[in-house]
This record gives sequence, structure tokens and C-alpha cells, in this order.
Amino acid sequence: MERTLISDLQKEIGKQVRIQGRVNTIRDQGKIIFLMIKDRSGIVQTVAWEGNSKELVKELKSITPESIVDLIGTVKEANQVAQGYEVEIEKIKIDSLAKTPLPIVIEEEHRDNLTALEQRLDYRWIDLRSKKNTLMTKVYSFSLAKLREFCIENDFVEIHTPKIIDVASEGGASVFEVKYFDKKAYLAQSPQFHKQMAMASDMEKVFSIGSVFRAEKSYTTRHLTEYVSFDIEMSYIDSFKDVCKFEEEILTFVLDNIEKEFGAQIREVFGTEVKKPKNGFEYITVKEAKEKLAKENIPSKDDADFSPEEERALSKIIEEETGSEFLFITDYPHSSRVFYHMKDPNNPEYALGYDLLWKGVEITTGSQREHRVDKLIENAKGKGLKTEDLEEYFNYFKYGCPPHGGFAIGTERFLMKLLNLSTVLETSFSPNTPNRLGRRLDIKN
RNA sequence: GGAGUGGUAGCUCAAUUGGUUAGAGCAUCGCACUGUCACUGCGAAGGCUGCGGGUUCGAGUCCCGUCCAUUCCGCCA
Repeated sequence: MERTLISDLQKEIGKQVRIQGRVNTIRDQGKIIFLMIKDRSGIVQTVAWEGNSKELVKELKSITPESIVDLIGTVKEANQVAQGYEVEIEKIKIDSLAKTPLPIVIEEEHRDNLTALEQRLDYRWIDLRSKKNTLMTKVYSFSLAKLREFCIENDFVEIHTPKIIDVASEGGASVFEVKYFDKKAYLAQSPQFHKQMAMASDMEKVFSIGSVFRAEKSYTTRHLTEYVSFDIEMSYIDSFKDVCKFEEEILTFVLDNIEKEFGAQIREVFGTEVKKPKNGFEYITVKEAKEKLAKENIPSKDDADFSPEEERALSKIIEEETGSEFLFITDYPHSSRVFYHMKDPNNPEYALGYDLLWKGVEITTGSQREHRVDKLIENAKGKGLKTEDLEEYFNYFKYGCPPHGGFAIGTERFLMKLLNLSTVLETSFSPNTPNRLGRRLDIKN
């Protein structure tokens, strides 16, 4: 007999069906027993009476919560049930009996002794069963699908850049070393160089969604050692503002779609609104931003960059002034940026790049890249990088390369802000951090 | 790497100024219950108070060390 999804049961009233799923709640009344069964499509009440079959009820009493069952029964109308129908069990097979008690509490609306995140991550496969996490997983998948859709419709091609690379690149964050046969190799900290290689290959518009690796011992609510980066790179831009404009368009498209598809559910489950950007994103220069912050007496340690406190305050100020949750910060000193950002020809102290803040958190860095190989080498030298390590990269620009720029969005950060979660660890399927590699590691900090 | 806070039952938390047998809710297990829906009622089990040392007649509580967690900072997306 074929399986019927729980969401399709209403159409089967009066008929015999087979359902497979997880036992959510058991309400044992003695001579009558109720099992709530859940599958990916929904939840339904099933019932059995001792009067019908003593043996069946006895078998049902041996089932523990969270077990997996495969049952055959008849869908019947039932006024006592909110759904209006239930399934009368005729036969049941226990596919997997769950051990009790569970090591963590699965988050439900009515439960208040919720387990601490660290412990939940130790049993992530159980934690992910919750309504909240199920919705989060769906929203994440949908968000990435919409990012991809917008790119494809705008003539971008998707590329898959290598994750094992030869050169410890970029000079920003640290990289993980791996063994590559008898050689040393590294895990890519971003697809940056290969995106630019694609520009030199005349792909003009590329995007990439994939894991990147950062060997940084960052203990914060917004850092992972492995995360999923959404990257784009585009040729023949006149200014980094073209990149900003594209990012604004794609995020507006994605948020618009998320709101339509999941807005109500996100409101119900996460208690937060998905606001689609209405009047465009705001722009501010570093200098203007620092002035605004000074007016509010927010301390500044660094003229060239912003502390998390400053980022939160700045987002708040701008949102109050303009209603925009998104803020492009531009005109960073080149000294505080990576070497491949182009210098402003009118003012070489400054970089032609930006950061994008969303609700107080940096979700993007983008820029126009330096495509002229002599200037590029000069920039790298200026930052004290070993140029011999970057030979391969420099070669991309020697045989003709169009002017170009791009950005990267940290997708876990995006999801965190979208659902108003307090940490990026919660958004990852199985987060890797300095002291967690799937499971907890014993590492001295 | 730096600063703060914390570590007590499977989970979430109590435990007065250092005082006798470390408690509660939820979960679990057992019994009862033919319409429950967060079932209910009764009962049981569950603890090297993170680990090591010290002070004291006496330590969950105070001191030292250590490990872990967490928040914030630094670094970034």
C-alpha cells in the first residue's frame, strides 16, 4: 500500500490509508489511546480502542515519544478533533523505537525549560525536528533558491570554485592548512580569486553559493569557521555603486518573495516581521557615519572602521531617520581594506568599496576590484603581502581583464537577521566553530 | 587572545550569613482511567553540586588552580 502524506488525509475521509511518520505525543487513556503522528507535511491524531483490539492497544502502549511508525488505518470524521478528522489505527509497525528520555527538550510553544544551545547542538539531529528549526530550514532553502533565481534571470552563470587551493590567499583572515598528498594546501577562505578568474574568462556575470573556511578563533554570535557564502562578480561596471545597486535589487527581490511565501509563518513562529525594502537602501560615507555617531556619544576607537556597538547604533539611527533597515557604508580608507579593492583615482587614500549593514550587522563587503595588474601588484606590495605567492592570481589580469566588481553575503548572517535569531550558530545545519567540529572538541583557547 | 558572568537530577532552575537527609517544575518509569488534544490522578526512580587542592568542627556556598560554557571586545561575512 502506498503512503499518504498527512496533509492529504482530508481528501481520504472514509478510506483506508497508510501513513508513516514520527510519534509526537502519546495520550494514553487506558482503554483508548491517542498518538499524534507527524510527517514533513503535517500532524494528525490517530486513535485505537481496546474494545476493537486488545492486542493493538497493548502494542501502542509500548511505543515511546519520537519513535518512527508505519501504520494502516481509516480516516474518519471526528467532531472532537480540531482538524475535524482522525485516523483509526488498524495495524501498526514500529520502524524505530526512540530511547527515553530525550537528552534535550525539543522546542515547542508550550515548553519553557528549553535546553541551552550548546547542548542542543550536541544533539542537533533532534533539535532540528522542532517547528522553529523546520521552518528555518525551509526559509533558508527558499532564500538561496531565490538568490539563484534572480541571478539566472539576470544573465548570471553559476560557477563552482575549488575549495582546496594552492595559495593562502587574500591576506585578511587566516586559512586552514590541509594535506594534499605530500604537499601543503589550504581551504579557500572565499571564492574571490576564482570569481575574478571568471571575469578574465569573459563570463561577465557569475555567482557562486558554497562553503568557505576561516581559521579564526572568533568567539562571537556571528562567526563560524565554515560558512556558506553567496558571492557575485560582474564585469564592465562603471563604479562600485553598480555593484551596490545590484545587491539592492537582489535583496529586495528575495525579501519580497520571502515575505509573500513565509511572512505569516515567520511572524507566528519567530515573532518578527519580514520587511520588504520600500524606498531603497541608504548610503553613508564613513566620515558622515562617524559624525552621526559622535552626536549620539557613541565612542569610536578607529576612524577607519566600526565596532559592533557602532554598527548597531548606526543602523538604528538610519532606520529611525529613513525607515531603511539597509545601509551601505562607503568611502573606507584603503588602508583598512583588502589589497584587491580599487583605490579611488580622485583620492587614492580611499577604496572604491562598501560594507552593507542590515539591522546592525555587517552582512556584506563589496567593491570595485583593481583589474590593472601593475596597480594590483602595487597594492599588494603596499600591504606587505608576499607577491610571489600571488603570481597565479596576478596572471589572471595579464592577458586582458575587464573592469569588474562584486560582493559576498554571509548567508547564515542573512538568515540570523531575517529571523531575528541571537546567534549565527542556530542558523547553521551543523555549525563548525573553533571548539566544535560537528561535536564538541577539547581545545584549549 | 582580553574582560565579565556562570557550571547543582535527562532538561530548566532553587537551596537564607558556611549548618544537619541538596529541593521544585518538566521529562522518564509504574499503576488507574473509553474522547484525550500541553490528558488527568496517585506513586517511584533519578545527584561524586564540572574536576583537583585548601581553609573550617562542618563547604553546593569561602580561597587557589584547572577545564568547560556564555556575554561583550578584537578579527570578519
